[in-house]
Amino acid sequence: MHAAHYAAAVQTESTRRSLRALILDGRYPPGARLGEVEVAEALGVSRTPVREAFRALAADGLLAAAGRGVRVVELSADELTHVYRVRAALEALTAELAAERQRAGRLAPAELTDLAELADRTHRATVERELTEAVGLNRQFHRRVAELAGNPVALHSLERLWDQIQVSTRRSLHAPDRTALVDDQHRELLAAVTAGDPAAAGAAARRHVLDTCAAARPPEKE
Amino acid sequence: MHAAHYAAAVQTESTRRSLRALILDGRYPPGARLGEVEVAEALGVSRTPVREAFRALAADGLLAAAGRGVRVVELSADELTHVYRVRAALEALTAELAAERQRAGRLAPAELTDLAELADRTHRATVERELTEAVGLNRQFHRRVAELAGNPVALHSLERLWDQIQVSTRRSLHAPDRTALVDDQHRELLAAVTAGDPAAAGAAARRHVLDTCAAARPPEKE
DNA sequence: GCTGCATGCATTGCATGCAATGGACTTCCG
DNA sequence: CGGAAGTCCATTGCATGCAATGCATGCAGC
Repeated sequence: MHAAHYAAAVQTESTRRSLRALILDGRYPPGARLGEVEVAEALGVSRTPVREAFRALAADGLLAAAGRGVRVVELSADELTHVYRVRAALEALTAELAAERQRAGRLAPAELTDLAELADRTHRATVERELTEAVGLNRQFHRRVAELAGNPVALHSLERLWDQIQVSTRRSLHAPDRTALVDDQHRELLAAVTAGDPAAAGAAARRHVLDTCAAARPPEKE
Repeated sequence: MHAAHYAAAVQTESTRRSLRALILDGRYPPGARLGEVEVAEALGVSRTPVREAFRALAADGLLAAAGRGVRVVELSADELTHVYRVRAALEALTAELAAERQRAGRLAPAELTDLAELADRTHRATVERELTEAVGLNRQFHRRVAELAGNPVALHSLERLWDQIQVSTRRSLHAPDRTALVDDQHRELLAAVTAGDPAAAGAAARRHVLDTCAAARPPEKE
């Protein structure tokens, strides 16, 4: 920790990013307990920035205080459903807003082209069973829609929810026969936004998210 | 800060709460710059817990990094509108969920009675120009609805939004002739929830929030 | 008189020491 | 042999020291 005197600044932010990436990658799995010293040594910084990164990630819903210390969130099925419900509401909002902006002529055609391309690539990656990439592309697709909505508050809230979902559904990376359905729903959303139809876009987004929620739920108790 | 060895624990959390209260009360007005040492001395703790409280409140959207140090958020009219849009979406969700639970018979009658009483008290305080109390009661009313929804994720997100709005609209504490309208809309929401009508409840909540947003906007540029 | 720069200062970011807390392990008693 | 209590240790929470950074102030030059 003496050799690192170059990066004299923002250790704390860099630590936060690294830690977030490790958690999203599953290197620190849900429920894993994290120690300050352990992480500090792994990242080559002192305990102070680690401590602050812990707090920041806890506020983002990726870490949870666990008595003495902190652990990676481990959402129960019910909690995950709650997250999905909120996500559905927010993605419905962003889809509506994006469609409104399209109707108002405030979206550049290139932006919609990009979105379409993301849908393509997501579908392709899924078909080819490139699951990790597919997850990333899928998230990009949804993020792009939220960006088109032009509401930073909604986008930020969604990033948090996506993070939580990504962590909690990491181990069940099934690409079932929902593949075709997912693609259809992406197309439907894309079409509604392109058509500048807020109601349709919102409905499509909400349905898509809720379907995803249903698919993510454990085998059910049937 | 040697005399404070009694409260040997959770300074950090206590600091966060105190600071949040001070900001919501307007003691630290929007845009005010906060120094670690200043706050540390004011609260009788060292800089470390203050630092962590700063981070936590920044994550909650109450503080914003301002180059060297931190300042109380000061939302522009546009940003505030974005916040209100998200709030409208989330309150529509919670109203729907609350109504669903009512329909499913999962709400105790006493809970709805409480809600009605909160609406009463809010209206009364507003009429009597007890603005500070009215703001608090109004928030309690909305929070109660969110609690009835039974979705902790939505509730938590809303708490953050309410905080931001409360800070940013503090100085314009006008109780215009919206008084009657606000009360009407509260009643409407309450009635829809009581009737177990999710669609009506959601619509009422959304409209109410968006109306509040319109009223909160500066004189407009007409 | 104004602008640009240099210097000094206030303030933060990070590291580390110290004390307290909580948990785990061991041991003793029933 | 099982359970409960005591003790020990790992780990965190908080305080503070030190170095670096950015800002303001003042001076000099144009």
